Amino acid sequence: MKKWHEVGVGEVGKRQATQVDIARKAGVSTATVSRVLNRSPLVKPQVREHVLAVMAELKYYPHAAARALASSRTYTIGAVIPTLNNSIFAASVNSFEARLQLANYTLLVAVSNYDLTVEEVQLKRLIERGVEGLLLIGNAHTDGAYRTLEDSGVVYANIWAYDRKLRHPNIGFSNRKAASAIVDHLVGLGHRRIGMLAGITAGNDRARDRMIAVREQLAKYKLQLVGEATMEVEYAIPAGRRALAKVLENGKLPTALICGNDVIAIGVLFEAQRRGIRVPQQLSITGFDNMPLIQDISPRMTTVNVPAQEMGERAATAILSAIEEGNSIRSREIKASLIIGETTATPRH
Amino acid sequence: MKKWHEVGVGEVGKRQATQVDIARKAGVSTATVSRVLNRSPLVKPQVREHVLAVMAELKYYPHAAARALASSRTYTIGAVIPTLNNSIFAASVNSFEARLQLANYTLLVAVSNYDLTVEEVQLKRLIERGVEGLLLIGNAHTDGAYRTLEDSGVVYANIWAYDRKLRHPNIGFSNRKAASAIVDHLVGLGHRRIGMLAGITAGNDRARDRMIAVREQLAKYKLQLVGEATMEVEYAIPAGRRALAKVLENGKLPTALICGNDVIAIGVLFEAQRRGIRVPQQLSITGFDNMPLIQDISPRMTTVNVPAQEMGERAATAILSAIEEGNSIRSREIKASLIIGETTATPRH
DNA sequence: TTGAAAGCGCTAACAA
DNA sequence: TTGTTAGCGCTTTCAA
Repeated sequence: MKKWHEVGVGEVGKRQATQVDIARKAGVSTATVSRVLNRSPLVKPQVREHVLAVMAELKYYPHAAARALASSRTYTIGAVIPTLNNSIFAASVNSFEARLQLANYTLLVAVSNYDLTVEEVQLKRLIERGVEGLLLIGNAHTDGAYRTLEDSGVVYANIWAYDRKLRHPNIGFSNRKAASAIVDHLVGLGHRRIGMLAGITAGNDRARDRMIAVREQLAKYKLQLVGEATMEVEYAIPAGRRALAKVLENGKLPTALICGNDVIAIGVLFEAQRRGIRVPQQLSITGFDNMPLIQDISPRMTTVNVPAQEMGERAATAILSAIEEGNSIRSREIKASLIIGETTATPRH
Repeated sequence: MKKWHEVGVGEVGKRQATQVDIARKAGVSTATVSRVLNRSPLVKPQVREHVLAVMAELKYYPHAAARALASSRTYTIGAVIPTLNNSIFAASVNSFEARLQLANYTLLVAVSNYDLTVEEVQLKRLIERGVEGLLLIGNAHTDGAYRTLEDSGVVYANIWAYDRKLRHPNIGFSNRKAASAIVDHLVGLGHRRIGMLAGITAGNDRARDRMIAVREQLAKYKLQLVGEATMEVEYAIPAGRRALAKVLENGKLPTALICGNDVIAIGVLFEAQRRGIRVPQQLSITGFDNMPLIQDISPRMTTVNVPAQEMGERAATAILSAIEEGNSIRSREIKASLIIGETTATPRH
């Protein structure tokens, strides 16, 4: 066995005090020490005080791994998210963590970089770590991922998506409904020539759902997306700029461009302004997500308000309740409302 | 003891296979199973294959807690950050995690909400969890936090700060130098009446350093901040707007406003534009951080480019090397360069 | 109200 | 090259 003074990795070892040390010094058994640690009401107040004092004196830290092994509880929750950049999901993770913290749980974070295969690997890693619950983004995960989830019996919630047809626990909004609302709004204003600069749909069911819903909703009006003004675009301002340039190269500008998210939309807006294309008179633009990014720009962007923070909080609450009360996680739809700004208007022919 | 079928919390228990199960089924000892798991070269290839097959068949997952207990290695790194919102630190955490992932380490994240007392609590929690390394933001931490770090012997790195006078391992840039460079730039342009809209300095040494350095550097030119145009402001666009309004109420507009970060700066810029104050002719504005937010706005913001991603990567590399090779973490300065944009110019009196 | 003692699943020294 | 076995630090049953 390794020797204890190798424990502190790279550190000359001051061995951490254990319950045995506490017990010995306090003249009680380790069982009593454990009871004190776990706030058992069976311990006489006098004894408890004494044990606590010894713990403080010896700078005792409970050893989480040993605890987890003995109790098969880790008080750990995992999250696998596509990215922490762009602040798209960061707000959800932030509120998720805040809620866990209150309940004395710790968060393990893994980033998949929008790669579902990587996501599956991360998922397995987190489960090995003994997470008692998991937060995932969207409903699109590999079969292997869902199988692993199933096998492990770990409680999980998919946020940023809500699809009543799927049986996965969803705590989010319907990307489809929101995208449909955008179409209704534009068509209602009189738009007929509409293009879409969607996000990259590979491995991203939110982007895909937005795209599909736009197509379906347009079909209800006997319309379809203008092919030369429709493409998949990376979530970045310059990418949005380039996309507008490409649309112009491809042919006549449509009267409206639906963008996969606000970042793309703002790129399009900036490029339009640079080229002297009047928004919304000549071109209507819609974003998605209502990111901080667009909060104070002018003209005010028409977009969809996504309840990022609320999804994080509610997911945490649901997961904790599932763990502690044994409730199963019920899907819950959170409204994502259309915010009508100044980048959309009746087209002037 | 709890019964095994209670393990899957809220789940009817299919008990996870253990090494004993694998060993029995494969007709070997648990030591061999362990060796296979840990890629020991001592196992005969034939035997290894067989054991691996059995593991797959039984869907074996190593039990991380048991492993940690037996080997006193957790392969876990912690990070305590002020917030995940605003994407200020998110980029660093993102690249930090990516690097850890490659080395098969897992990241525990805790958010302190800019509260150093909360930070200390989080720190202790993470250490209990057995993290082998820690990522912190800035050099300002409670004495208790530093003492805990010391006692635990856990390797750590402070990013987003670089101060050669402090003995803490810093992987970051000098907020002071960068702030001084802003002053040099403005004074060089001919500004004499300069105000500062700093971030909230309580519990935030980066904000504090920027403020202090501005004052000190101005002093070198026998100048000082215009009192009525100097205040602490929350990191939010509307807060920046309100700050400019307040400066105007307080008295005469200075010729330049140094902002604590880009978010504040953009609020000031927008408000100036709304009020018809010409930037930079009537008012020069400087930001800080070079956030994605300002990448494509016009006029281009004068700001400081902060190597957020690089700090995350380098910190991960340093921490991993400290853990695995036993090197101590050496402080490292990463350049934060002044980006001169179009929001600063010679003042027109 | 307390203590004794049997594990939790794994690693690693030691023996073979 | 493999097996035996003694822990790692804690929780929890059972008995007192």
